[in-house]
Amino acid sequence: MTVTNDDTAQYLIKTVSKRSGVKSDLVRAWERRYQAVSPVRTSGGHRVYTDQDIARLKLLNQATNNGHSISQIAQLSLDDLKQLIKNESITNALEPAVNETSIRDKYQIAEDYNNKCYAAVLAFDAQALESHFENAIVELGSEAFIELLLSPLLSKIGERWKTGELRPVHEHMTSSVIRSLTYILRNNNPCPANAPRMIVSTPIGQLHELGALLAAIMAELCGWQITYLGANLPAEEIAAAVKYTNACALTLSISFASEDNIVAKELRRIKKLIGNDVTLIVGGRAASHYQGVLSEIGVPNIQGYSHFKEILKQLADQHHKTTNG
Amino acid sequence: MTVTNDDTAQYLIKTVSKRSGVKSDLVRAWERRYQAVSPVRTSGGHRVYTDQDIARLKLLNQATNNGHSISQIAQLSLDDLKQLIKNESITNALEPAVNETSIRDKYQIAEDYNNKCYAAVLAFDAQALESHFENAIVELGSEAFIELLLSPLLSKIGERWKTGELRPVHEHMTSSVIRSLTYILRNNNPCPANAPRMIVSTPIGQLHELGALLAAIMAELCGWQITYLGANLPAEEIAAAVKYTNACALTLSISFASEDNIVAKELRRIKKLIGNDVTLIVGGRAASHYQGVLSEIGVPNIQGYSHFKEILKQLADQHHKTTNG
DNA sequence: AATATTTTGTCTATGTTTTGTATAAGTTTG
DNA sequence: CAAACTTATACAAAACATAGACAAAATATT
Repeated sequence: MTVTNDDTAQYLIKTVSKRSGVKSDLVRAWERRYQAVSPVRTSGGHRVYTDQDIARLKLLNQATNNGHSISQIAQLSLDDLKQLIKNESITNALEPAVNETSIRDKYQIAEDYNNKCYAAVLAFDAQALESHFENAIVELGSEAFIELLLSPLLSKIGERWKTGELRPVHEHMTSSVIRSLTYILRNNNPCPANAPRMIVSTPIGQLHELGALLAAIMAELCGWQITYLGANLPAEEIAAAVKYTNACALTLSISFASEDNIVAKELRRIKKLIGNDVTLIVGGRAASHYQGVLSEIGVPNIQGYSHFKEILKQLADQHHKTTNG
Repeated sequence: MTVTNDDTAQYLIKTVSKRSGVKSDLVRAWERRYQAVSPVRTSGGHRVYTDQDIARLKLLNQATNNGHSISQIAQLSLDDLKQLIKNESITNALEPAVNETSIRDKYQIAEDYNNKCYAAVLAFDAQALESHFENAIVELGSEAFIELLLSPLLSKIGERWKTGELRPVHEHMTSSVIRSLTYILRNNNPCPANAPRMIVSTPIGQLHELGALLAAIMAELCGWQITYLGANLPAEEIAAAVKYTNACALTLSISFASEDNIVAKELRRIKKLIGNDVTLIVGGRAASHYQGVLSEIGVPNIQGYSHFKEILKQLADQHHKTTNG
């Protein structure tokens, strides 16, 4: 697991000593004599160390206890030191291992995670799924996480659900995990002060919320301020939320095509209730099935990830013009 | 333009000192020397602080007690501070809490937050609600947060929903905010290796998930490994989840009493499907309405917070005996 | 093997910075 | 008016800094 490399967290020598196990005097001596660490200084001259320095000193301490001479290892890289310690515990070989991280393509990484995540969904292992997601966010970044991992994964789940490989409960579990992830994603890029507001939900009868969740996360990443309502809400409730928040857009996800015309009815009612000042966006696997109603009420059908992003951008620009101009 | 700056919460330095545990003089010194906080001023020059400032000072106090130098951490963001404390508390988890706020004060603080949170719900302000929750978790700790704030708040929302002061959509919004909070709470106390597993959901027809969410959070805090499924699931799906995860308990929340006998039927079916090896727990505002079925299938009715906790403890003990003995 | 040299951890002496607290004198608040 | 707040300054303990000394251990040389 990649530990959050806190550039922010900085320590004075006492803390470093306590945590690395190397006495303060010795830490200074190692710096003076062999440049084992290179702490920055406060304006008053006190040494300020990073987490990396602590890790380094810890390893150096271990290595010297193993019989290594400090002068010989003081300047090794962190990776080399790790290698050293590791080899020690097995054999006595002290080859300076070349530690070159293989440069893999993001697509490859995303695909790997995709398989792992899908396996976790199939095995109904929520903890594993969350852990994979967390790692993927760190490794890929929010943007690529959504575009290369989350979006394809949800499509896959949608398909497999139809074939019967997955049950509804698999989707519920996955939704639940993703919902708690929104907290990380939101904190990764805090939304700007006067961001445009948007409501995200699914109309009544539409119980699947994965599509809506994806839309909400995407929009949040594009700088929108989202109020997410979950699935299966009647037109009046959705419209009330739009009114309460003074949102300038409403996104609905439709993933299941039913032959009764409840969804069509609801869409018409929603459009009527929110009026023309609020932009209605409809996406999802089954949105095209309602092409008729959608064009009737003047709602463009979303053609996938980049199309949705483009529309969001356009609307945001429009919003800023009307509020700032 | 209401940004994160809380217009509502305003405290003078004495209150801040009491609640954060940092003496008034020191609060001023930290501001003067390191800009640790930036309170606004009254027209007469008195400092006025927000809930966020209190949370911040509380965390700074904790961090300095852990050996961090105030000058090095004073300007860290709230999230970074939380991270710092979290990483630290893993290593020295068994420290006697020096700066414990008295129980009586906690009640008062919780009540204040309760009012603010309810106001945010009423105003349909998801951002404010989340922010209040976050601050409250820092100030009260996870346990008191649930017992003194979340639990009463959800009861209040349940009541006001019946009187018509709140709409269904208010509840949806609140659920959504709380769901994303589960991430923080889960990370505050990571669950032990061989924790007993539990499924949490609501039966079909029960659309309100606040009670289920509360149950899930409580159980997680008691050391259980939870798979949360959301609301409105048919018996077969819930039973499938129990089977997949090999859970030893299933908790259902019932908050709405309906005259049709769908819930009763579902409860009987669930009991049949999961058998006697899996403990079924039923709680929620309307659970007592189904007393008949519940005693028929041998399910005790939950009598509130401490009762639920007690049952959880009992089951966990039982689980550990059967797995370790 | 005996002797010399280098490495390495620790210690001392002396001065500076950091940090919590205290005091004095004036201002705001209820 | 009293209580609580303000600023400004002062002060002392704790922590850190540098420079150099010193002895045990490791290594090299005779």
